[in-house]
Amino acid sequence: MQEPKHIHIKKGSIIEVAGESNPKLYEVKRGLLRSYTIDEKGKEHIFLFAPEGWFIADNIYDSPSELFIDAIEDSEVCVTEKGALISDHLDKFSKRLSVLQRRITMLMSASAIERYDHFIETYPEIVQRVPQRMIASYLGITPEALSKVKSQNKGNS
Amino acid sequence: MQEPKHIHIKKGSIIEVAGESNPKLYEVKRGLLRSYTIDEKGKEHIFLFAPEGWFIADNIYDSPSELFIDAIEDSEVCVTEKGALISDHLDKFSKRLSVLQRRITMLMSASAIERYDHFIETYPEIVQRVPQRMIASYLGITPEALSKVKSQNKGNS
DNA sequence: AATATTTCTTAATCTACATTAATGCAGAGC
DNA sequence: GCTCTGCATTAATGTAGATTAAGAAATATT
Repeated sequence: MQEPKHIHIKKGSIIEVAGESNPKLYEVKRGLLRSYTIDEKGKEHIFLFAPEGWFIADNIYDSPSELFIDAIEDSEVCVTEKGALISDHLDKFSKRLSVLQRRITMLMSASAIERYDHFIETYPEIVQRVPQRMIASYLGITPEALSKVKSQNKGNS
Repeated sequence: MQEPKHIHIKKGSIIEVAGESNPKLYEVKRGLLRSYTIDEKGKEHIFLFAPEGWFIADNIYDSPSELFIDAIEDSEVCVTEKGALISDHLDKFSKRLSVLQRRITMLMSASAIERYDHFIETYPEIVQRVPQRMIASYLGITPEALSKVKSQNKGNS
């Protein structure tokens, strides 16, 4: 089996661009990556944050990728070609499916406030590491709405 | 390797209940299943439809399931214990991740009308087989809103 | 066939969040 | 030090879709 490559990624650099087709899987050893789409109106929607221990990949099956991936912080990652996936990854895939599943149920049933609280639970360690506008983008709301949510939340806690 | 079991499921029967923990994977050979959550307000949210050729499973990793699964039509399915998953399933998992990924980007960036159009593209063969209120539930809107969307769409087509 | 039950549609009102715009603030470069 | 630029906050107005309610259509039950 081929050894996976370790690479260093500088903050801000883009490592995958939507529309291209060289699917890879990145396991984050240190730092913070994100994947996101840009819709027809030019608006960014963050799909996933990947801090230490997470992996990130575009999973559009057998077709041009849909996601951009870039680094929010300087990062060390381990790269695997999608073709070289092994059953070892089944477990991780399974875990990933869980995360996406809950994300969808959140988007369908929860208000902005509930989604924010859930975000804090899911990603307690990165709340301080990520700009507000990116959190808003992940939650599917505007930065303005997030601002309001947070000021309301202060009252409760 | 153990042979997967074929079973018959009657329309309306529930084969998995949220909160229990006997994770299985069902490959639909004939018929139509769905998975769904019920939120604290008692509202149903359909997570996935699985017609012929699809598979359906609750993927909450290593914890009680979050989804209900039942049959919309009489169905024939092939059941695999989650523990017996093989690398053969990697491909399917990968495909599933794609579907969920696009679902999320839809929920975040698209209006009710756009989501409905996307639904028709994704599931052209089941639009007639599923009650309106279930389609609404899948789209994350109310049946009333779906009714409006459809009457607006008629004008365009 | 007649009745009851559930589903679908239409319309009026309400609300969460988007949009727009203005203001304040912090870091980057001069 | 100051100015520029991008981000966060606040407030006003707008809007998509929720809620509520009522009637029509379809399905099931006797």
